[in-house]
Amino acid sequence: MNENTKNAGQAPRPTARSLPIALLRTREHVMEPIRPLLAKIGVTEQKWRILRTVAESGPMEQTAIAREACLLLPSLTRILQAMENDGLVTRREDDKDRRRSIVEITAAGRKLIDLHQPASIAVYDTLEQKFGRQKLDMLLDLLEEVQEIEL
Amino acid sequence: MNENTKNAGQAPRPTARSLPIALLRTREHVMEPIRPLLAKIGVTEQKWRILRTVAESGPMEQTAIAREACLLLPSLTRILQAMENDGLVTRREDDKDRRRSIVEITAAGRKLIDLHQPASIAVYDTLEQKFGRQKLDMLLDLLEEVQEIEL
DNA sequence: TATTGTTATACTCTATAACTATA
DNA sequence: TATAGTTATAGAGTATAACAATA
Repeated sequence: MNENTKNAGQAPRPTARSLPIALLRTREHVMEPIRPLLAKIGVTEQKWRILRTVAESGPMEQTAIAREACLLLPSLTRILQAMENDGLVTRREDDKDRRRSIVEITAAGRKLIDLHQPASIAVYDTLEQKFGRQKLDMLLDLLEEVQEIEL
Repeated sequence: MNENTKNAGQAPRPTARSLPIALLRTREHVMEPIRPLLAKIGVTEQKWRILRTVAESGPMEQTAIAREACLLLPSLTRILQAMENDGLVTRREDDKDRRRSIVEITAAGRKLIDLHQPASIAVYDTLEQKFGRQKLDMLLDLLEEVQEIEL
């Protein structure tokens, strides 16, 4: 029995056991209470990820932001232009390699993160309380580990 | 020390430990090898989730599909119209409640799922091999459990 | 020649509201 | 009155290719 015959006509996994679908459903579930709060401070999910990424890593180039924030470069270009207009980030040419542009968060950008912190913490606290800190840590560990696997 | 002062100025979690971001990054990582294969058989991710959902549950109404496939009803309406045109699903009025429309997968729709099965199984096998079946099951268990938590 | 980022384009999805039909 | 689904519309993101500037 070779690899092909082994799997021939095999039924698909239940959607709850499909990793991509399970990841999406879980994400939607967690985002549900967060989304209206992001809307209230006037940032999209994409902008939020960019803010968090740049706040965490300090000045960084766009290719790196795109990777960390899960965005394509053309999308990022447009979004960063808007964020620069709104004064949330700055962009400057890299001195050593002038193809690169270095993006940095501004004080206003950091303030936006601070503004959203209580809401973010509230959801996290509820999760710790109802799910357990240990299981939450384990889940985050497993997620990080999957990201390291070459598929 | 009240709730506000307790969390005031607290630093955000690292993005790798932010559950929404971790879920998205992991999903993107897993989808990377799958996406071109879906493109090859001509379905978007959304159409794919609809197909899987309807194949799994049998004839079902759109509100239920929207919930399971993580789509808004207006998006679903449009996508289902296209899928009906392509002969992947059928829609009919519910006899008992004529507001409802019942969606069912067609033979062509099932064929599309079969067509993609080997690719899907390949990714899953790699995951089992490099990550471990036990950990994969644990991850899926944890994901399901988080979806049950009221946030 | 390869890489970084931008622009252009067509398509798709999101989000909200207003609407129709039915219950 | 409430619910299921549709339509309309504006905004945003996706995906690909073509392009400019720099390495």
